[in-house]
Amino acid sequence: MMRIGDFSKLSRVTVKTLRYYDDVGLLKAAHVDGFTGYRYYTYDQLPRLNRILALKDLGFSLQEIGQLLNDRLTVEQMYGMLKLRQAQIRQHMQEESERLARVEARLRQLTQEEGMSTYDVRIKPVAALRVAALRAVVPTPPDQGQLWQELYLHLAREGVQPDGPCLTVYYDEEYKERDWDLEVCEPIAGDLRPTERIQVRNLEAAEQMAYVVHHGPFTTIGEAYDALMKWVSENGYRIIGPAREVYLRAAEKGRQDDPETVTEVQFPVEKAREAA
Amino acid sequence: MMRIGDFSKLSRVTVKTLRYYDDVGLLKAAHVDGFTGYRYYTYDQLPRLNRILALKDLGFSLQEIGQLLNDRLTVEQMYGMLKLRQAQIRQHMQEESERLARVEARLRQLTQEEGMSTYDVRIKPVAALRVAALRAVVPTPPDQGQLWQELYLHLAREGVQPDGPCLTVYYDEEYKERDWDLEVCEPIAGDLRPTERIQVRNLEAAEQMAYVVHHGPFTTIGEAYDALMKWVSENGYRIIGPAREVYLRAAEKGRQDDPETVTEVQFPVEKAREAA
DNA sequence: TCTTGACTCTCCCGTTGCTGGAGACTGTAT
DNA sequence: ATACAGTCTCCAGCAACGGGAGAGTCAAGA
Repeated sequence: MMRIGDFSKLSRVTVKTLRYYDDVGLLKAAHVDGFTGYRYYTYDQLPRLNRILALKDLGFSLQEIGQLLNDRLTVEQMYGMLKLRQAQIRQHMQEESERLARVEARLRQLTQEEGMSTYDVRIKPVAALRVAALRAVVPTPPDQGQLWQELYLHLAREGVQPDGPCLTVYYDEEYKERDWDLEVCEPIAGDLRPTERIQVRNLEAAEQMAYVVHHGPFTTIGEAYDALMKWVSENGYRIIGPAREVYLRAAEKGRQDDPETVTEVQFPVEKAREAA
Repeated sequence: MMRIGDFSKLSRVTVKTLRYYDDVGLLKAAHVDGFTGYRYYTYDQLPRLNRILALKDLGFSLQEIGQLLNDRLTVEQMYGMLKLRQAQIRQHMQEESERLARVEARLRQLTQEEGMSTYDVRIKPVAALRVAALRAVVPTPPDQGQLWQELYLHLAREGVQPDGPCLTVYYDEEYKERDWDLEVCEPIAGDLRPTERIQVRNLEAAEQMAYVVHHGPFTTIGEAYDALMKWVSENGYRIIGPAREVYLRAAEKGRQDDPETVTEVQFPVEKAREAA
């Protein structure tokens, strides 16, 4: 029988921690004086405490440790918990590794460019999206204005409400001077009678969508693409689908130089086998 | 100008989070209605929010992000913070990797042995320790009793108080039947007049001391050694110094089979180049 | 015009694994 | 007797929000 301070010295665990473990029931004091409230511990309790510490080293939470210690677990259950923990750690290491890659890409960028880029690229998952879509080939991107007119005219005639910001999908894999293959899309909730050119379809979901927000006139949106493509290659990703432009805040009718437009440029990506 | 819910949809950041960022000053609403308290945001604020999210992806805390965004940082300071973050992530990955190795070692052990070992091995740093020490060669470990008598007699005569649990250092690298080279040590605070055989010296610190607590008679302490050595090899460590036995709870005078003794067996170790 | 329902506001609590501090006792040594 | 070290029980705080209560606000339909 010894007091908490002695047990603390013995185990090199702080008194505070011992009291906490007592409170949460992980390691109850062997005896508590009913009058003074003093906790008393025995040498017998050292193995249990050491087991707690060892399990903590494995990364288990105190709650999990409580289960591992108190419930009579079968070997299978024990095995399951360890396997789970193993998977969690692997997952965590994966994430950290990607984080590290991003930090290093920023460092390279910083040394190259003197100052931080004005664009911040991120990855997010994007769900499938039900849209009214019109795909066509137009001479240049600004010419898609006609397509939008056609699309919205039909929506209005059918009395279908837009349901979120509109977007354009760009299908060309390489940059072209003329004849862009693109599709203008407007999310809708309900149904819509299709026409020859306008149909309702589901835009594919993307697990990893690299994106960047461009705030300014369309005329400078190339910079956003540059930043995005650079980030993608620097961070060891690969583009696996057509680009999207989501018009978070639409420009005034057809104006290409409205400085108040906000556009999100997106590329579905996946991790390349081995980053450079 | 839009309300918080619209800005939330736009940015895919929860309303709660936006309010929190407002509270902590990371992203203040562009305007707050003095009467209703409603927050209003502008499209202009989207880039800042995206920068916050991007920096969060790099693993910075909100406080650090606040610095990165608000203070006018020089490129050097920015570089320094990124370098620091890089080092932290590397460190963290290292730790996770070791954790993973420990979990996997437990898994192997579990499949081999049907049930968890009764010994829990851990690693801790051990500080240097000032001790009164007597080193000698004795036929077998139990014969160290004479050395203890000699040591304590001298301490008593000099009026020096013990200052912590006593321990024995075992210098033999291989197991021996007879003639053990060992050193009995008692931590002391003050000074002590040395004798021909007894001296005061500093036990070396060890950055990584693998240890296990044995609770039971000395006669079975071999099991603790077995478990410890097995753990060390399974987890990819290497022994780099002599073993120590710390007598957390001393046995009754010379009794080898006192079931209430508590002994901590220690080996200084380091990570081997590449674990099996 | 009233009502409904969706939105927003400000608190406050809970999360994890403790650490630090205040204020009150208790135990031991001088 | 007194000092001082040890112990007790609260309570607050960390990080980054999420959940929920209770009250007020806004836009649209009856």
